[in-house]
Amino acid sequence: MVSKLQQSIVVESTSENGALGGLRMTKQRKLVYDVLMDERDHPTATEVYIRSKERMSSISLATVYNCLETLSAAGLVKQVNVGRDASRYCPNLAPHAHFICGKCEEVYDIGLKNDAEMESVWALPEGTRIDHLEVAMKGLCAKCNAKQKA
Amino acid sequence: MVSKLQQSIVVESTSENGALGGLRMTKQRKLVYDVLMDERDHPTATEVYIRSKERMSSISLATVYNCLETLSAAGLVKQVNVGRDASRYCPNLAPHAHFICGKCEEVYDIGLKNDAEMESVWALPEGTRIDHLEVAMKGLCAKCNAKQKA
DNA sequence: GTGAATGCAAAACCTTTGCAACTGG
DNA sequence: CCAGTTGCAAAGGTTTTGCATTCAC
Repeated sequence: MVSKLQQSIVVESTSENGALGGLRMTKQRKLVYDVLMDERDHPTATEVYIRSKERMSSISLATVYNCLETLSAAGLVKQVNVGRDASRYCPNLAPHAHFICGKCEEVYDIGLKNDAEMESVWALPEGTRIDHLEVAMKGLCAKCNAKQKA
Repeated sequence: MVSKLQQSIVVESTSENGALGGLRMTKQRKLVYDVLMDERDHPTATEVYIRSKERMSSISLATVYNCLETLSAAGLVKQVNVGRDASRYCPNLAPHAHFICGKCEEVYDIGLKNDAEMESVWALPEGTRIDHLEVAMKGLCAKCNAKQKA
């Protein structure tokens, strides 16, 4: 069976982004990627490290950081920053925002409304080039908000 | 002459947020706030510390952090986070995004298009309560982009 | 007067780095 | 084979904390 990571590389390397051609497939890199794909939540580097360590006890935290950086640069993973907290990592490549609940700490992916565009509400100066756009929201998720009111 | 900070407190304390009534006006707090209002750029805590030290050599970095935190909590100042870089601080209270140029490192405030709303493009689950929404963009500013092309 | 804020130094925290050993293509 | 990657430990930068002293109200 072809691993998800190999699939992704094939998919990606046929797109305009050729940066993945040079990605060397080490055990650690594949493991870190698989850890992210398996749960599809938003773990921090340390959490990825803990989960990885269960499957490969020799892996080091520095390597996890390394792999996450490489995967981000290759566009296979997104780095998520909400405030000053430790970065989280997310394998959802579709354009989306992140919402973190201030009570249960859960991170949610928030999609765009139909045909909406992320940058459409902003009055950007003519000639500006946007490479990254990150949207982070904080508040109470529907569940915690309902409990709060009750 | 009434200081800008005192003015702001008066303005703010008449709004629904009564949190400012209890703000004790220390020399350091006022200084940190004035430093932010004077330049209206987006300094980091360390930069605020350096500028503050010029006017009050005894002020400590911990106190600057303290004041920035207090002023943020009181809603007089916004904390700006772009990626993993050190937080920056901004006295612009209008809803806006931040754009940082990857080349010149300048931070720009980006306003909303006429009548646009920040959260209008996002498909938020029913019942979610948003307390903070932060939009951070990175790329090339018009100036650096033009130079790049040339 | 008194609770809150300051200043200092030390700690905490997340992340990066230097370098010798190893490994995937 | 060998450039690129790993693992380890140590360093880096930002932010927070503990505590005695000082200050604003």
